[in-house]
Amino acid sequence: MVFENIKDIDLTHTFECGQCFRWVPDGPDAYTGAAGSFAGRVSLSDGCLNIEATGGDEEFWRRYFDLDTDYGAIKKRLAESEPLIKPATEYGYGIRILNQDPFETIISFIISQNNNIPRIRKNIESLCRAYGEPIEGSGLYSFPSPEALAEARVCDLAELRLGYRCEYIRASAERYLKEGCPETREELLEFHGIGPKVANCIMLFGLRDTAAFPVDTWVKQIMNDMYGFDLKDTKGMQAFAAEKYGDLAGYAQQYLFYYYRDRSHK
DNA sequence: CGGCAGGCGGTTA
DNA sequence: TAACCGCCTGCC
Repeated sequence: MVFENIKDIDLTHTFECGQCFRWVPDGPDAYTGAAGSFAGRVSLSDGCLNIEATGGDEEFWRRYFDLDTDYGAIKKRLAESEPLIKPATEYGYGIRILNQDPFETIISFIISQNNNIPRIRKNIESLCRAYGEPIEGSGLYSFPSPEALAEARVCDLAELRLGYRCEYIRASAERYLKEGCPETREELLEFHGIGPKVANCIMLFGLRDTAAFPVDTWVKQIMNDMYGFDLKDTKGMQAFAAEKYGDLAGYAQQYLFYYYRDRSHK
């Protein structure tokens, strides 16, 4: 399917800004990967977003790529409320915050704790291969269901090299099944293995709370560099983001994160 | 070998 | 409630 005349989108910005782990580059302006139980190849040409997917209707992909949100207006509002963020919004001009499946987001960000991105990706693919279903014609696997992970044995999960996160994963899947999908930050924090940072990531990426402002080691460094916050003053950073960016704090976090992490790699 | 990576849970003062 | 510590693993 094709979505025409899409502005403010760049696949590298969107897939490499730290919000998802299952998409890999596949040619210029193209990525291949999976979202939930669908696989696909996505490419961008002349303002058209082309999606060749194994499933999912137009509404699904429109929502996944957040095509109904006006990112031009968001960048403008952010730069007006805080001029220091403008270079970051220009650098990552094509970031879009994906609407990802809540359960997939919960497990993915539990895995992300005290971990590095290459290994997070590897762990998630292992988990999908072991507990997901093959997605026909793609060579990929769906993200595992809550049922599949709740029934998993911790020692089997350990073979996937998930480390001490194994028990968090199993217990969280069980709780999700029993209690239903969490809807608030407080409910997320009751999950074993979900703390303040991971909860904010899930709120932002899985539950569409764009006011959520995940403070990770990168954001701490950024807030220290830009505003002189003490590296331990997470609460101060949260309060600053809420006051300065309000409902757009989540977008601000993504622009800042991508800008600074990318530059530090050069 | 120690340090570290997109933290968290548990213990202690 | 703030400070500290250990933690699976893999790569430096």
